[in-house]
Amino acid sequence: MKNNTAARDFSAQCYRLLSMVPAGKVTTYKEIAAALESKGYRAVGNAMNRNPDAPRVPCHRVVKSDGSIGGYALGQQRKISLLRAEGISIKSGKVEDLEMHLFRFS
DNA sequence: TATTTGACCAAGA
DNA sequence: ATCTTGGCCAAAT
Repeated sequence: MKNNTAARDFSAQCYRLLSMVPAGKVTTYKEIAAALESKGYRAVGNAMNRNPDAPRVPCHRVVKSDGSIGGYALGQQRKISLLRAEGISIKSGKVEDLEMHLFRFS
């Protein structure tokens, strides 16, 4: 199994990193990709979309680099609600003080 | 195997 | 501020 390599790990790594983001904090697609030393910003989002909001991974805590909410398998609106419920302020479809709530890997 | 798609990003007009 | 263009990577078709 696993003849694959980085490719397969890529998704797994995304989930792993994301799973360590605590409630009330958020991260961005770029940050995750960067943490994996990759530039597959899109690949990150792609991985999320392909996998359900599964209880194992809080996909709703991932937003775009400019503070926009980004997409969500269950609907953007839903994602916004979840974030607000965790204490994230969202204004005009964008996260307020993104860096303040941004969880840093490393 | 090759092409297309997508929950993105940055820079240019 | 908005719109367009090019680039990036992995997964699906």
